[in-house]
Amino acid sequence: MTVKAQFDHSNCGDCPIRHRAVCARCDADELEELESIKYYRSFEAGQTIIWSGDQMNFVGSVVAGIASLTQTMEDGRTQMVGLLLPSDFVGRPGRETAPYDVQATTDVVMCCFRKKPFEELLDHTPHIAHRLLQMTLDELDAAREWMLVLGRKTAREKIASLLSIIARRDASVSQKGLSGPIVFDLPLTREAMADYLGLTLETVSRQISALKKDGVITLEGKRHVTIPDLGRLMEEAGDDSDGGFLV
Amino acid sequence: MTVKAQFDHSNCGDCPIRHRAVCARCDADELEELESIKYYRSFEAGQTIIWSGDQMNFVGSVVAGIASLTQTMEDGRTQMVGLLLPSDFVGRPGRETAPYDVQATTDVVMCCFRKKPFEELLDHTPHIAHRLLQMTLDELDAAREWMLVLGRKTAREKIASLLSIIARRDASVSQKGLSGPIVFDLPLTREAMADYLGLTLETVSRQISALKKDGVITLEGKRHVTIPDLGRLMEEAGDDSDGGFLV
DNA sequence: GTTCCTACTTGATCTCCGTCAAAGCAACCA
DNA sequence: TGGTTGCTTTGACGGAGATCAAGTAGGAAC
Repeated sequence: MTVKAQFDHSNCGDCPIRHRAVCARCDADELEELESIKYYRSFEAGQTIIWSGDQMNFVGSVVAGIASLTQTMEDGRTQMVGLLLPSDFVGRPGRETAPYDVQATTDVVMCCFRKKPFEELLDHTPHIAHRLLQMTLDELDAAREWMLVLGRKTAREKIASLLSIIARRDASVSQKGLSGPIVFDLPLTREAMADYLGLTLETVSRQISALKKDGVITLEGKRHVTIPDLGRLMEEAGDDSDGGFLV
Repeated sequence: MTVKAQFDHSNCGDCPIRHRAVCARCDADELEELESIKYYRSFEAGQTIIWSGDQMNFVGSVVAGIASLTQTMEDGRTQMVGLLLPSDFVGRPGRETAPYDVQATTDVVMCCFRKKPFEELLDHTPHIAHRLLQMTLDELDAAREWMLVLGRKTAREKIASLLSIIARRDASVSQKGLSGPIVFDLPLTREAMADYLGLTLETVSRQISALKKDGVITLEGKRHVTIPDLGRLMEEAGDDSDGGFLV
């Protein structure tokens, strides 16, 4: 309690696990302990961070860049099952092996903790375990929300859904008010978008062209997107909810 | 430890939460505490147990019957996002409102705990929190596995996937060896299957007929299914993994 | 500059599944 | 016995999106 004051939280942002898993009700002793088992790793775009079935010897969170969770069938069909943006957590306390491939979609920096010590830390600091449960429930909600996209939405709605997720997620970092136009660079190739949406890259391309033609979005080059009216985009996505849990 | 011996665990099976969330490392005092906040509720097939957006004042688990989690879009398109079989947990410690509709697919009996006291129990019994995290991670894996089904599998593969989930889940209760034929009653209407699989009920019906014609399954009446060769069915599902996490 | 190379776009065609429609079948009631 | 109702099957047809196939654009290497 008095100890807390001694700890510098000013740059919690640069290591999101600290912020998301700990700072909510932090304690300097635990932070020191986390600090001692922490290390950083960098990955280049396209690199596989973890192979499905591998032994996991760390957990951690994305500090910069975008990573994806993907599943692949024997014949090569692949489905992305999660998009990891900065501050998202990776890893399964209590699990031995990774259930999916984790790939760096862009260049990625991860903040890692050795798994064993982290699990021990979990055992004697209930509020971190509690925080982890909340994060896992959020991910579960996002996954289920995405099941609706995959199962029932049209190609156009799927694209609009993905764009509005990225837009809102991006907007929440850069600006609080969502009134003005939103501008961002697409961090995904058309193929990656297709893998996330259960489409082919050709269909993705066609639908993006269609949304552009209809004035729902503006494109400069192939990646730089402007969304003049987020509400309009969300209508296109068939989204009645606030979509708060998505990604 | 000595106390444990005094507690009767012989019928843990009739209230799965006890078994799944507690008995793994149980303690009579906690069980007594759980007992005091426990009650049962019954629902008829078709009834909605919880409406999306409702205040949740309990958590619990399914004791008998099958319940489903569903999302509905404004225009009526619906997607099932979870199938709750006996022993599955319902509810979100730390969440105020329900994110999805929970519906009784068959007649359902639930074992409920008042939410507030249950959350307090969680706070001072870390191993229950731990168990709950594991269960949530399992659900997350199941949801992500299902995203592959929804996004990339053909109608025939989807049906085979669903049948093999039910078969394996059923078989794990009734028999340990999976060598012989598996027999069970489909607990879902064609429409419910369609909602789960992101198909129409007509397509479900057609694909079931096709699997029957091809000898992958046998049908007596409309619901009684025999699976002569589970391996064959899993091939049809395009399933290379053991699918251990599914539902 | 030229030559790659990768990412993307666009067109033509095909096909799986959705839509619309009708009919079968069992349970239940009168 | 016939009628109603809910679930299911089957058929005919059309369309959204997949597949196959060029072709464009931009960046890096030389």
